[in-house]
Amino acid sequence: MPDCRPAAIFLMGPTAAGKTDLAIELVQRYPLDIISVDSALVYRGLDIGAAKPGPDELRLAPHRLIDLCAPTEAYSAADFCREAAAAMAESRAAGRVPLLVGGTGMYFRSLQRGLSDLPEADPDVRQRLEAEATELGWAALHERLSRLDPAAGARIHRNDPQRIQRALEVIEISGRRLSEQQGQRRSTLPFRVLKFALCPADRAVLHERIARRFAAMIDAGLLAEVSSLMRLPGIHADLPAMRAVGYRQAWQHLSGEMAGQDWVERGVFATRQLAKRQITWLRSEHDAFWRDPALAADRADVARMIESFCGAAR
RNA sequence: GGCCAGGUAGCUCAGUUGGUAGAGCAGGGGAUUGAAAAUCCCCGUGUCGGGGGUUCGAUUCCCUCCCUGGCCA
Repeated sequence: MPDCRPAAIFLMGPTAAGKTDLAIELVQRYPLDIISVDSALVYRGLDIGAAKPGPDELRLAPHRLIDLCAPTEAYSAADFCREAAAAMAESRAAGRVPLLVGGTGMYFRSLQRGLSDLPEADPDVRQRLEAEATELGWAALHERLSRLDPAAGARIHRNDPQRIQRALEVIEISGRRLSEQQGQRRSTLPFRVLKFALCPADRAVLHERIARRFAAMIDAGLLAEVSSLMRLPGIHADLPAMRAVGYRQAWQHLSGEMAGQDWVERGVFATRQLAKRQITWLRSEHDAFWRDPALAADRADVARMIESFCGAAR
């Protein structure tokens, strides 16, 4: 039985693998609409350090879902799912094919499998839990979680404050256990998807690209970018945007927490660690085709596969 | 050339009163449901600079050589 759903393409890959260049190449050849899947590109003002495509590239290849909110705000996977689904529907309605490009594994996963119907984050609740943790310690809150929702308590590690906080938040707002609500995902994506895992076969090659690109970001004015972000009213180091790789280290340097050039090395380390985690997400995508965007043969192969996928019988 | 301090994991170092060694960082693997570029879990055999000696046994003590840094000439 043929799959009648419309086509969509995922270009997934770790930072610095060369996803954006490939996407720009593809979008000039085929009727594709680029939709960014990146938790850092959604923030305005995060340009150099987030490797956001520049004005020239964007003119050539418009990206949806970038510059959506201020760096003082918090964007979420749920926000992404909603907006990505809308953008994909629009693209399809225009008779084009959505090309989802990015490195945020959780966004891809949530988009494809849906999220459970959980309450959204509540800053007041979080702040109160934070205060309680300062007073009682996260161990006490983990014990409370284990009492209120044993399954979640067992699943969430006692040293993982972020997830302990979220689980307690969900219980407090909804009055129901997190674990029983996470069972059913809300929806699945009404598209048939061709997935690529874009990554060099050799980790050392990626490490080399990461080091070079971080140095290039510094030359391009990363510190100036961060110091101007630091002047925004309401900005602080705990915001998601300021915890992003590169931004966090630059912030520490500029605020005097890290003197000298250590922050550069730390930034490179953090980027490599990010890439490793991104690759872990990729390996769990069992139906993805692994290609190296630095290889001309692989790029041609990707183009060929996209062509036949989009032309395939509906 | 002489004196001193070092040479232990990829890096910075700890340690073994003689029984072949362990932290942090780096690195690797994994988890991942409204912060996810986040948050967390797991993983440590390395001629203990080379050679020789003493010893049942030396990375540890002794001798010697090499290397690095400092001071003196």
